[in-house]
Amino acid sequence: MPYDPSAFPAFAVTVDLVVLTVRRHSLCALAVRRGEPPFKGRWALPGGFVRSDEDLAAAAARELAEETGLLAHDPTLPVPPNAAHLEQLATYGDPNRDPRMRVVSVAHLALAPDLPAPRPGGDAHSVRWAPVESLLEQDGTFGRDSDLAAPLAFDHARILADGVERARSKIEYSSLATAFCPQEFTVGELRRVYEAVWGVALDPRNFHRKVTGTPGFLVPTGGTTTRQGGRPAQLFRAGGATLLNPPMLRPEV
Amino acid sequence: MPYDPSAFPAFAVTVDLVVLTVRRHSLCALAVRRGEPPFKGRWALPGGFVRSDEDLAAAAARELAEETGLLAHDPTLPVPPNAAHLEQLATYGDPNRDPRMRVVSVAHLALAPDLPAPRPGGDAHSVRWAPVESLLEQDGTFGRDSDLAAPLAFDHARILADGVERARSKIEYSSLATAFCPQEFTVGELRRVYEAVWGVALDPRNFHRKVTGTPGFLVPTGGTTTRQGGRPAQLFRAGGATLLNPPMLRPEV
DNA sequence: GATCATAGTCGTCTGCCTGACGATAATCAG
DNA sequence: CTGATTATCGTCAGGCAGACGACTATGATC
Repeated sequence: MPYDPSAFPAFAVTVDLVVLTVRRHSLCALAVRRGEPPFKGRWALPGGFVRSDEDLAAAAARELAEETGLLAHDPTLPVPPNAAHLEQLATYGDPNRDPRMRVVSVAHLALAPDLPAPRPGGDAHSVRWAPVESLLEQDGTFGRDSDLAAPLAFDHARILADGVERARSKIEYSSLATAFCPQEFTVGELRRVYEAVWGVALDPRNFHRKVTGTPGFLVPTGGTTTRQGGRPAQLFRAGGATLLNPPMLRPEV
Repeated sequence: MPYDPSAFPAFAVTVDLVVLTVRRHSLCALAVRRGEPPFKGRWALPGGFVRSDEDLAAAAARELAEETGLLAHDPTLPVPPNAAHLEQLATYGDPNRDPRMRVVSVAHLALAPDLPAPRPGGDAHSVRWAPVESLLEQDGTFGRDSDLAAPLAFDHARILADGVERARSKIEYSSLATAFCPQEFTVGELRRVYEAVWGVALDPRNFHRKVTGTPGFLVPTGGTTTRQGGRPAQLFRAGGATLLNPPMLRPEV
Protein backbone atom coordinates (compact mmCIF):
# COMPACT_ATOMS: atom_id res chain seq x y z
CA MET A 1 0.00 0.00 0.00
CA PRO A 2 1.79 3.15 -1.14
CA TYR A 3 1.87 6.10 1.16
CA ASP A 4 2.42 9.74 0.52
CA PRO A 5 5.80 10.59 2.04
CA SER A 6 4.81 14.22 2.32
CA ALA A 7 2.04 13.26 4.73
CA PHE A 8 4.54 13.22 7.60
CA PRO A 9 7.84 14.94 8.30
CA ALA A 10 11.01 13.03 7.51
CA PHE A 11 13.54 12.51 10.29
CA ALA A 12 17.06 11.18 10.41
CA VAL A 13 17.44 8.59 13.15
CA THR A 14 20.77 7.89 14.79
CA VAL A 15 22.04 5.84 17.69
CA ASP A 16 24.50 7.36 20.14
CA LEU A 17 26.43 5.26 22.62
CA VAL A 18 27.37 5.88 26.21
CA VAL A 19 30.08 3.26 26.68
CA LEU A 20 31.28 3.08 30.26
CA THR A 21 34.13 1.20 31.84
CA VAL A 22 36.18 1.40 35.02
CA ARG A 23 39.85 2.16 34.54
CA ARG A 24 42.38 2.98 37.19
CA HIS A 25 39.66 3.26 39.81
CA SER A 26 37.60 5.84 37.93
CA LEU A 27 34.53 5.69 35.73
CA CYS A 28 35.40 6.41 32.11
CA ALA A 29 33.40 6.87 28.93
CA LEU A 30 34.34 6.37 25.32
CA ALA A 31 34.67 9.62 23.36
CA VAL A 32 35.44 10.20 19.71
CA ARG A 33 36.84 13.36 18.18
CA ARG A 34 34.69 14.80 15.45
CA GLY A 35 36.41 15.13 12.13
CA GLU A 36 33.71 17.13 10.39
CA PRO A 37 31.52 20.08 11.14
CA PRO A 38 29.47 20.82 13.07
CA PHE A 39 31.56 20.71 16.24
CA LYS A 40 34.63 19.72 14.23
CA GLY A 41 37.51 18.87 16.54
CA ARG A 42 35.27 18.56 19.58
CA TRP A 43 34.74 15.33 21.49
CA ALA A 44 31.46 13.49 21.12
CA LEU A 45 29.85 10.19 21.88
CA PRO A 46 30.24 7.48 19.25
CA GLY A 47 27.20 6.93 17.08
CA GLY A 48 25.80 6.89 13.60
CA PHE A 49 22.80 6.62 11.40
CA VAL A 50 20.39 3.75 11.70
CA ARG A 51 20.22 1.88 8.41
CA SER A 52 16.96 1.58 6.61
CA ASP A 53 16.46 -2.13 7.36
CA GLU A 54 18.09 -2.23 10.78
CA ASP A 55 16.59 -2.50 14.22
CA LEU A 56 17.63 0.09 16.80
CA ALA A 57 19.34 -2.46 19.01
CA ALA A 58 21.17 -3.89 16.00
CA ALA A 59 22.38 -0.46 15.00
CA ALA A 60 23.67 0.15 18.51
CA ALA A 61 25.41 -3.22 18.57
CA ARG A 62 26.98 -2.52 15.21
CA GLU A 63 28.31 0.85 16.30
CA LEU A 64 29.63 -0.68 19.51
CA ALA A 65 31.48 -3.37 17.61
CA GLU A 66 32.88 -0.86 15.14
CA GLU A 67 34.24 1.37 17.88
CA THR A 68 35.42 -1.15 20.43
CA GLY A 69 35.27 -4.67 19.03
CA LEU A 70 32.88 -5.58 21.83
CA LEU A 71 29.90 -7.77 21.17
CA ALA A 72 26.54 -6.89 22.59
CA HIS A 73 25.54 -9.51 25.10
CA ASP A 74 22.44 -11.49 24.26
CA PRO A 75 21.08 -12.59 27.65
CA THR A 76 19.87 -15.90 26.23
CA LEU A 77 23.36 -17.01 25.26
CA PRO A 78 26.40 -17.78 27.37
CA VAL A 79 28.58 -14.74 27.86
CA PRO A 80 31.32 -14.56 25.24
CA PRO A 81 34.74 -13.38 26.40
CA ASN A 82 34.50 -9.87 25.02
CA ALA A 83 30.84 -9.16 25.67
CA ALA A 84 29.36 -5.92 26.90
CA HIS A 85 26.01 -5.15 28.42
CA LEU A 86 23.93 -3.04 26.05
CA GLU A 87 20.55 -1.47 26.70
CA GLN A 88 18.50 1.37 25.37
CA LEU A 89 18.89 4.54 27.40
CA ALA A 90 16.58 7.28 26.11
CA THR A 91 15.73 9.20 22.96
CA TYR A 92 16.66 12.80 22.29
CA GLY A 93 14.80 14.76 19.69
CA ASP A 94 14.97 18.46 20.33
CA PRO A 95 14.33 20.18 16.98
CA ASN A 96 17.55 22.17 17.31
CA ARG A 97 19.87 19.52 18.66
CA ASP A 98 21.60 19.17 15.30
CA PRO A 99 22.03 22.37 13.29
CA ARG A 100 22.02 20.48 9.99
CA MET A 101 18.66 18.79 10.06
CA ARG A 102 16.04 17.15 12.20
CA VAL A 103 17.74 14.25 13.93
CA VAL A 104 16.27 11.97 16.55
CA SER A 105 18.91 10.04 18.43
CA VAL A 106 18.18 6.84 20.32
CA ALA A 107 20.90 6.71 22.96
CA HIS A 108 22.11 3.37 24.25
CA LEU A 109 24.13 2.50 27.33
CA ALA A 110 26.94 -0.04 27.17
CA LEU A 111 28.91 -1.32 30.15
CA ALA A 112 32.20 -3.01 29.40
CA PRO A 113 35.15 -4.42 31.31
CA ASP A 114 38.41 -2.52 31.07
CA LEU A 115 39.73 -3.25 27.61
CA PRO A 116 43.29 -4.41 27.12
CA ALA A 117 43.64 -2.18 24.05
CA PRO A 118 43.35 1.44 25.15
CA ARG A 119 42.90 2.50 21.54
CA PRO A 120 40.27 0.11 20.27
CA GLY A 121 39.04 0.64 16.77
CA GLY A 122 40.26 3.67 14.92
CA ASP A 123 43.38 5.76 14.99
CA ALA A 124 45.13 7.22 17.99
CA HIS A 125 43.72 10.70 18.21
CA SER A 126 40.12 10.03 17.37
CA VAL A 127 39.02 7.64 20.11
CA ARG A 128 39.78 7.66 23.81
CA TRP A 129 38.58 6.72 27.23
CA ALA A 130 38.06 9.76 29.39
CA PRO A 131 36.89 10.05 33.01
CA VAL A 132 33.27 11.07 33.01
CA GLU A 133 33.91 13.96 35.38
CA SER A 134 36.30 15.58 32.92
CA LEU A 135 33.86 15.05 30.04
CA LEU A 136 31.08 16.62 32.04
CA GLU A 137 33.12 19.60 33.25
CA GLN A 138 31.48 22.52 31.50
CA ASP A 139 33.86 25.31 32.37
CA GLY A 140 37.01 25.47 30.30
CA THR A 141 39.26 25.87 33.34
CA PHE A 142 41.71 23.14 32.51
CA GLY A 143 45.46 23.14 32.76
CA ARG A 144 47.01 20.55 30.52
CA ASP A 145 44.76 18.20 28.61
CA SER A 146 42.97 21.31 27.44
CA ASP A 147 41.52 19.60 24.40
CA LEU A 148 39.17 17.86 26.78
CA ALA A 149 38.03 21.09 28.35
CA ALA A 150 35.48 21.96 25.69
CA PRO A 151 32.05 20.56 26.37
CA LEU A 152 30.90 17.57 24.36
CA ALA A 153 29.32 18.18 20.99
CA PHE A 154 25.55 18.45 20.47
CA ASP A 155 23.58 17.47 23.58
CA HIS A 156 26.01 14.68 24.37
CA ALA A 157 26.84 15.99 27.82
CA ARG A 158 23.22 15.57 28.76
CA ILE A 159 23.13 12.09 27.24
CA LEU A 160 26.31 11.07 29.03
CA ALA A 161 24.97 12.41 32.33
CA ASP A 162 21.78 10.43 31.86
CA GLY A 163 23.75 7.30 31.08
CA VAL A 164 25.96 7.69 34.11
CA GLU A 165 22.95 8.23 36.31
CA ARG A 166 21.31 5.12 34.85
CA ALA A 167 24.41 3.05 35.57
CA ARG A 168 24.70 4.44 39.09
CA SER A 169 21.16 3.58 39.99
CA LYS A 170 21.03 0.28 38.16
CA ILE A 171 23.94 -1.33 39.97
CA GLU A 172 21.98 -0.76 43.17
CA TYR A 173 19.28 -3.26 42.43
CA SER A 174 20.79 -5.47 39.75
CA SER A 175 23.93 -7.50 39.25
CA LEU A 176 24.98 -5.22 36.43
CA ALA A 177 28.19 -4.18 38.14
CA THR A 178 29.64 -7.50 37.04
CA ALA A 179 29.45 -6.20 33.47
CA PHE A 180 32.40 -3.95 34.37
CA CYS A 181 34.45 -6.94 35.50
CA PRO A 182 36.32 -9.56 33.50
CA GLN A 183 34.78 -13.01 33.40
CA GLU A 184 36.52 -14.01 36.63
CA PHE A 185 36.96 -11.44 39.34
CA THR A 186 37.35 -11.07 43.07
CA VAL A 187 35.04 -9.51 45.62
CA GLY A 188 37.53 -6.71 46.01
CA GLU A 189 37.54 -5.96 42.30
CA LEU A 190 33.76 -5.87 42.30
CA ARG A 191 33.84 -3.53 45.28
CA ARG A 192 36.21 -1.19 43.49
CA VAL A 193 33.71 -1.09 40.61
CA TYR A 194 31.00 0.09 42.96
CA GLU A 195 33.36 2.58 44.52
CA ALA A 196 34.37 4.00 41.14
CA VAL A 197 30.84 4.22 39.76
CA TRP A 198 29.37 5.72 42.91
CA GLY A 199 32.44 7.72 43.87
CA VAL A 200 32.33 6.56 47.46
CA ALA A 201 34.29 4.27 49.75
CA LEU A 202 32.61 1.08 50.90
CA ASP A 203 33.42 -1.04 53.92
CA PRO A 204 35.19 -4.16 52.56
CA ARG A 205 33.80 -6.39 55.31
CA ASN A 206 30.17 -5.41 54.93
CA PHE A 207 30.46 -5.47 51.15
CA HIS A 208 31.92 -8.95 51.25
CA ARG A 209 29.15 -10.17 53.53
CA LYS A 210 26.51 -8.62 51.30
CA VAL A 211 27.60 -9.91 47.92
CA THR A 212 28.57 -13.39 49.05
CA GLY A 213 25.32 -13.68 50.99
CA THR A 214 23.06 -12.79 48.07
CA PRO A 215 22.03 -16.05 46.38
CA GLY A 216 22.79 -16.21 42.67
CA PHE A 217 24.91 -13.07 42.56
CA LEU A 218 28.35 -14.69 42.60
CA VAL A 219 29.50 -18.21 41.77
CA PRO A 220 32.92 -19.26 43.08
CA THR A 221 35.14 -20.72 40.41
CA GLY A 222 37.51 -22.39 42.85
CA GLY A 223 40.55 -20.43 41.80
CA THR A 224 42.30 -17.67 43.67
CA THR A 225 44.41 -14.75 42.63
CA THR A 226 46.80 -12.31 44.23
CA ARG A 227 46.82 -9.82 41.39
CA GLN A 228 45.71 -7.10 43.76
CA GLY A 229 48.47 -7.83 46.27
CA GLY A 230 47.85 -8.97 49.80
CA ARG A 231 46.14 -12.17 50.76
CA PRO A 232 44.92 -14.30 47.82
CA ALA A 233 41.29 -13.72 47.00
CA GLN A 234 38.71 -16.16 45.75
CA LEU A 235 37.68 -15.84 42.12
CA PHE A 236 34.03 -15.64 41.15
CA ARG A 237 31.92 -15.51 38.06
CA ALA A 238 28.63 -13.66 37.73
CA GLY A 239 25.73 -15.84 38.85
CA GLY A 240 22.40 -16.12 37.16
CA ALA A 241 20.60 -13.60 39.34
CA THR A 242 19.92 -10.29 37.64
CA LEU A 243 17.84 -8.57 40.31
CA LEU A 244 19.25 -8.05 43.78
CA ASN A 245 16.78 -8.29 46.57
CA PRO A 246 17.36 -6.55 48.88
CA PRO A 247 19.43 -4.08 46.84
CA MET A 248 22.92 -2.79 47.47
CA LEU A 249 22.61 0.42 49.42
CA ARG A 250 24.37 3.47 48.13
CA PRO A 251 25.69 5.48 51.08
CA GLU A 252 24.12 8.89 51.59
CA VAL A 253 25.93 11.99 50.39
CA MET B 1 24.55 24.34 5.29
CA PRO B 2 22.58 22.18 2.87
CA TYR B 3 22.73 18.43 3.28
CA ASP B 4 21.94 15.72 0.88
CA PRO B 5 18.80 14.06 2.16
CA SER B 6 19.68 10.86 0.34
CA ALA B 7 22.78 10.51 2.51
CA PHE B 8 20.69 8.95 5.25
CA PRO B 9 17.44 6.97 5.36
CA ALA B 10 14.27 8.90 6.10
CA PHE B 11 12.12 7.79 9.02
CA ALA B 12 8.71 8.73 10.27
CA VAL B 13 8.76 9.47 13.99
CA THR B 14 5.69 9.07 16.16
CA VAL B 15 4.85 9.23 19.83
CA ASP B 16 2.68 6.55 21.38
CA LEU B 17 1.14 6.94 24.80
CA VAL B 18 0.63 4.47 27.61
CA VAL B 19 -1.90 6.35 29.72
CA LEU B 20 -2.63 4.56 32.97
CA THR B 21 -5.21 5.21 35.63
CA VAL B 22 -6.84 3.28 38.46
CA ARG B 23 -10.56 2.73 38.09
CA ARG B 24 -12.75 0.50 40.20
CA HIS B 25 -9.73 -1.00 41.92
CA SER B 26 -8.01 -2.09 38.72
CA LEU B 27 -5.26 -0.68 36.57
CA CYS B 28 -6.60 0.61 33.26
CA ALA B 29 -5.01 1.96 30.11
CA LEU B 30 -6.38 4.26 27.46
CA ALA B 31 -7.07 2.54 24.15
CA VAL B 32 -8.33 3.94 20.87
CA ARG B 33 -9.99 2.02 18.09
CA ARG B 34 -8.23 2.34 14.77
CA GLY B 35 -10.41 3.75 12.03
CA GLU B 36 -8.05 3.05 9.18
CA PRO B 37 -5.86 0.24 7.96
CA PRO B 38 -3.61 -1.31 8.94
CA PHE B 39 -5.27 -2.99 11.91
CA LYS B 40 -8.55 -1.19 11.14
CA GLY B 41 -11.06 -1.83 13.90
CA ARG B 42 -8.45 -3.07 16.32
CA TRP B 43 -7.57 -1.34 19.56
CA ALA B 44 -4.31 0.56 19.81
CA LEU B 45 -2.50 3.02 22.00
CA PRO B 46 -3.13 6.69 21.28
CA GLY B 47 -0.38 8.43 19.39
CA GLY B 48 0.56 10.35 16.32
CA PHE B 49 3.29 11.88 14.22
CA VAL B 50 5.81 14.24 15.71
CA ARG B 51 5.66 17.55 13.91
CA SER B 52 8.67 18.90 12.17
CA ASP B 53 9.38 21.64 14.71
CA GLU B 54 8.18 19.87 17.81
CA ASP B 55 10.12 18.33 20.67
CA LEU B 56 9.33 14.74 21.58
CA ALA B 57 7.98 15.66 25.01
CA ALA B 58 5.85 18.39 23.46
CA ALA B 59 4.40 15.96 20.96
CA ALA B 60 3.54 13.54 23.74
CA ALA B 61 1.94 16.31 25.79
CA ARG B 62 -0.07 17.44 22.79
CA GLU B 63 -1.36 13.95 22.09
CA LEU B 64 -2.21 13.50 25.76
CA ALA B 65 -4.20 16.72 25.80
CA GLU B 66 -5.98 15.85 22.58
CA GLU B 67 -7.04 12.46 23.87
CA THR B 68 -7.81 13.20 27.50
CA GLY B 69 -7.73 16.93 28.16
CA LEU B 70 -4.99 16.30 30.70
CA LEU B 71 -2.05 18.63 30.97
CA ALA B 72 1.43 17.27 31.27
CA HIS B 73 2.81 18.19 34.64
CA ASP B 74 5.82 20.45 34.60
CA PRO B 75 7.64 19.60 37.84
CA THR B 76 8.75 23.21 38.28
CA LEU B 77 5.22 24.52 38.51
CA PRO B 78 2.50 23.89 41.07
CA VAL B 79 0.31 20.98 40.11
CA PRO B 80 -2.74 22.15 38.18
CA PRO B 81 -6.00 20.35 38.93
CA ASN B 82 -6.06 18.18 35.84
CA ALA B 83 -2.37 17.34 35.57
CA ALA B 84 -0.84 14.02 34.70
CA HIS B 85 2.63 12.71 35.14
CA LEU B 86 4.34 12.25 31.78
CA GLU B 87 7.72 10.70 31.09
CA GLN B 88 9.48 9.10 28.19
CA LEU B 89 9.25 5.31 28.26
CA ALA B 90 11.27 3.75 25.44
CA THR B 91 11.64 3.82 21.67
CA TYR B 92 10.53 1.09 19.32
CA GLY B 93 11.97 0.89 15.86
CA ASP B 94 11.74 -2.61 14.47
CA PRO B 95 11.90 -2.27 10.68
CA ASN B 96 8.67 -4.26 10.31
CA ARG B 97 6.64 -2.80 13.14
CA ASP B 98 4.52 -0.78 10.71
CA PRO B 99 3.72 -2.45 7.39
CA ARG B 100 3.39 0.88 5.61
CA MET B 101 6.79 2.38 6.16
CA ARG B 102 9.73 2.74 8.49
CA VAL B 103 8.34 4.24 11.68
CA VAL B 104 10.21 4.85 14.91
CA SER B 105 7.90 5.39 17.84
CA VAL B 106 8.98 7.13 21.02
CA ALA B 107 6.61 5.76 23.64
CA HIS B 108 5.68 7.84 26.65
CA LEU B 109 4.10 6.87 29.94
CA ALA B 110 1.37 9.00 31.50
CA LEU B 111 -0.15 8.43 34.92
CA ALA B 112 -3.47 10.14 35.59
CA PRO B 113 -6.08 10.21 38.31
CA ASP B 114 -9.39 8.59 37.51
CA LEU B 115 -11.11 10.96 35.12
CA PRO B 116 -14.66 12.08 35.76
CA ALA B 117 -15.46 11.77 32.04
CA PRO B 118 -15.10 8.15 31.01
CA ARG B 119 -15.11 9.17 27.37
CA PRO B 120 -12.67 12.04 27.25
CA GLY B 121 -11.94 13.42 23.82
CA GLY B 122 -13.49 11.75 20.87
CA ASP B 123 -16.66 9.82 20.28
CA ALA B 124 -18.02 6.93 22.24
CA HIS B 125 -16.71 3.94 20.38
CA SER B 126 -13.23 5.13 19.58
CA VAL B 127 -11.71 5.77 23.02
CA ARG B 128 -12.03 3.75 26.19
CA TRP B 129 -10.38 2.78 29.41
CA ALA B 130 -9.69 -0.91 29.55
CA PRO B 131 -8.08 -3.03 32.27
CA VAL B 132 -4.54 -3.75 31.28
CA GLU B 133 -4.97 -7.49 31.82
CA SER B 134 -7.69 -7.63 29.20
CA LEU B 135 -5.63 -5.57 26.76
CA LEU B 136 -2.66 -7.87 27.25
CA GLU B 137 -4.66 -11.09 26.94
CA GLN B 138 -3.32 -12.58 23.75
CA ASP B 139 -5.60 -15.53 23.29
CA GLY B 140 -9.00 -14.74 21.84
CA THR B 141 -10.81 -16.82 24.42
CA PHE B 142 -13.28 -14.19 25.49
CA GLY B 143 -16.95 -14.47 26.19
CA ARG B 144 -18.70 -11.17 25.86
CA ASP B 145 -16.68 -8.04 25.23
CA SER B 146 -15.12 -9.93 22.39
CA ASP B 147 -14.06 -6.79 20.57
CA LEU B 148 -11.38 -6.48 23.19
CA ALA B 149 -10.12 -10.00 22.66
CA ALA B 150 -7.99 -9.20 19.65
CA PRO B 151 -4.45 -8.23 20.53
CA LEU B 152 -3.48 -4.59 20.30
CA ALA B 153 -2.35 -3.25 16.94
CA PHE B 154 1.31 -3.06 15.91
CA ASP B 155 3.68 -3.81 18.78
CA HIS B 156 1.47 -1.95 21.21
CA ALA B 157 1.03 -4.93 23.53
CA ARG B 158 4.74 -4.92 24.09
CA ILE B 159 4.77 -1.17 24.65
CA LEU B 160 1.88 -1.39 27.08
CA ALA B 161 3.57 -4.20 28.98
CA ASP B 162 6.75 -2.16 29.24
CA GLY B 163 4.80 0.85 30.49
CA VAL B 164 2.97 -1.18 33.10
CA GLU B 165 6.21 -2.68 34.28
CA ARG B 166 7.74 0.78 34.53
CA ALA B 167 4.83 2.04 36.58
CA ARG B 168 4.94 -1.00 38.85
CA SER B 169 8.58 -0.61 39.63
CA LYS B 170 8.59 3.16 39.85
CA ILE B 171 5.98 3.45 42.56
CA GLU B 172 8.30 1.35 44.70
CA TYR B 173 10.97 3.96 45.08
CA SER B 174 9.21 7.19 44.17
CA SER B 175 6.12 9.06 45.23
CA LEU B 176 4.65 8.57 41.78
CA ALA B 177 1.63 6.65 43.06
CA THR B 178 0.16 10.00 44.06
CA ALA B 179 -0.13 10.80 40.35
CA PHE B 180 -3.01 8.30 40.28
CA CYS B 181 -4.83 10.14 43.07
CA PRO B 182 -6.85 13.35 43.04
CA GLN B 183 -5.22 16.38 44.60
CA GLU B 184 -6.55 15.45 48.02
CA PHE B 185 -6.71 11.81 48.98
CA THR B 186 -6.65 9.50 51.96
CA VAL B 187 -4.10 6.93 52.99
CA GLY B 188 -6.60 4.23 52.11
CA GLU B 189 -7.08 5.59 48.62
CA LEU B 190 -3.33 5.66 48.10
CA ARG B 191 -3.11 2.10 49.39
CA ARG B 192 -5.74 0.98 46.92
CA VAL B 193 -3.62 2.50 44.15
CA TYR B 194 -0.67 0.38 45.16
CA GLU B 195 -2.91 -2.66 45.43
CA ALA B 196 -4.37 -2.11 41.97
CA VAL B 197 -1.05 -1.42 40.26
CA TRP B 198 0.74 -4.30 41.92
CA GLY B 199 -2.24 -6.62 42.03
CA VAL B 200 -1.65 -7.54 45.66
CA ALA B 201 -3.26 -6.89 49.05
CA LEU B 202 -1.35 -4.74 51.50
CA ASP B 203 -1.72 -4.57 55.26
CA PRO B 204 -3.54 -1.30 55.99
CA ARG B 205 -1.77 -0.80 59.30
CA ASN B 206 1.76 -1.29 58.04
CA PHE B 207 1.01 0.76 54.93
CA HIS B 208 -0.32 3.60 57.06
CA ARG B 209 2.75 3.54 59.27
CA LYS B 210 5.06 3.50 56.26
CA VAL B 211 3.58 6.35 54.23
CA THR B 212 2.85 8.64 57.16
CA GLY B 213 6.30 8.00 58.55
CA THR B 214 8.17 8.88 55.35
CA PRO B 215 9.11 12.57 55.55
CA GLY B 216 7.90 14.66 52.62
CA PHE B 217 5.70 11.98 51.11
CA LEU B 218 2.32 13.19 52.42
CA VAL B 219 1.20 16.56 53.73
CA PRO B 220 -2.01 16.62 55.81
CA THR B 221 -4.52 19.18 54.61
CA GLY B 222 -6.52 19.21 57.83
CA GLY B 223 -9.72 17.96 56.26
CA THR B 224 -11.32 14.58 56.58
CA THR B 225 -13.62 12.56 54.39
CA THR B 226 -15.89 9.58 54.72
CA ARG B 227 -16.31 8.97 51.00
CA GLN B 228 -15.03 5.43 51.41
CA GLY B 229 -17.42 4.61 54.26
CA GLY B 230 -16.31 3.73 57.74
CA ARG B 231 -14.44 6.02 60.06
CA PRO B 232 -13.52 9.41 58.56
CA ALA B 233 -10.01 9.51 57.16
CA GLN B 234 -7.52 12.34 57.10
CA LEU B 235 -6.97 14.03 53.75
CA PHE B 236 -3.47 14.52 52.40
CA ARG B 237 -1.75 16.14 49.48
CA ALA B 238 1.43 14.89 47.83
CA GLY B 239 4.50 16.27 49.58
CA GLY B 240 7.62 17.53 47.91
CA ALA B 241 9.59 14.29 48.16
CA THR B 242 9.95 12.44 44.88
CA LEU B 243 12.29 9.64 45.95
CA LEU B 244 11.29 7.30 48.74
CA ASN B 245 14.12 6.09 50.92
CA PRO B 246 13.77 3.37 52.00
CA PRO B 247 11.39 2.30 49.24
CA MET B 248 7.98 0.74 49.48
CA LEU B 249 8.41 -3.01 49.38
CA ARG B 250 6.40 -4.97 46.88
CA PRO B 251 5.41 -8.29 48.45
CA GLU B 252 6.91 -11.37 46.83
CA VAL B 253 4.74 -13.30 44.41
C1' DG C 1 -31.27 3.80 69.85
C1' DA C 2 -28.63 -0.68 69.81
C1' DT C 3 -26.04 -3.44 66.92
C1' DC C 4 -23.22 -4.47 63.11
C1' DA C 5 -20.23 -3.81 59.22
C1' DT C 6 -16.68 -0.99 57.48
C1' DA C 7 -12.63 1.59 57.32
C1' DG C 8 -9.01 4.20 59.79
C1' DT C 9 -5.39 4.66 63.31
C1' DC C 10 -2.21 3.41 67.08
C1' DG C 11 0.86 -0.15 69.36
C1' DT C 12 3.61 -4.23 70.19
C1' DC C 13 6.68 -7.80 69.14
C1' DT C 14 9.95 -10.47 66.49
C1' DG C 15 13.24 -11.28 62.97
C1' DC C 16 16.27 -9.63 59.42
C1' DC C 17 19.47 -6.52 57.54
C1' DT C 18 22.78 -2.86 57.82
C1' DG C 19 26.56 -0.02 59.52
C1' DA C 20 30.41 0.21 62.62
C1' DC C 21 34.26 -2.05 63.78
C1' DG C 22 37.44 -5.76 66.12
C1' DA C 23 40.14 -9.76 64.90
C1' DT C 24 42.50 -13.06 62.12
C1' DA C 25 44.57 -14.93 57.72
C1' DA C 26 47.61 -15.09 53.82
C1' DT C 27 50.43 -13.04 50.69
C1' DC C 28 54.60 -9.69 49.12
C1' DA C 29 58.41 -6.20 49.86
C1' DG C 30 62.15 -4.96 52.41
C1' DC D 1 61.53 -11.49 60.32
C1' DT D 2 58.70 -7.32 60.11
C1' DG D 3 55.49 -4.48 58.26
C1' DA D 4 52.18 -3.27 54.63
C1' DT D 5 48.35 -4.85 52.16
C1' DT D 6 44.30 -7.21 51.13
C1' DA D 7 40.87 -10.78 52.23
C1' DT D 8 37.71 -12.91 55.31
C1' DC D 9 35.11 -14.00 59.57
C1' DG D 10 32.60 -12.35 63.78
C1' DT D 11 30.09 -9.44 66.96
C1' DC D 12 26.90 -6.04 68.34
C1' DA D 13 23.41 -2.39 68.30
C1' DG D 14 19.84 0.16 65.75
C1' DG D 15 16.31 0.45 62.28
C1' DC D 16 12.72 -1.22 59.61
C1' DA D 17 9.22 -4.52 57.93
C1' DG D 18 5.77 -8.16 58.55
C1' DA D 19 2.29 -10.13 61.55
C1' DC D 20 -1.29 -8.97 64.17
C1' DG D 21 -4.05 -7.16 68.46
C1' DA D 22 -6.77 -3.29 69.94
C1' DC D 23 -9.41 0.72 69.64
C1' DT D 24 -12.06 4.55 67.12
C1' DA D 25 -15.48 6.77 64.35
C1' DT D 26 -18.64 6.69 60.93
C1' DG D 27 -23.04 4.74 58.13
C1' DA D 28 -26.45 0.95 57.64
C1' DT D 29 -29.90 -2.05 59.56
C1' DC D 30 -33.08 -3.63 62.70
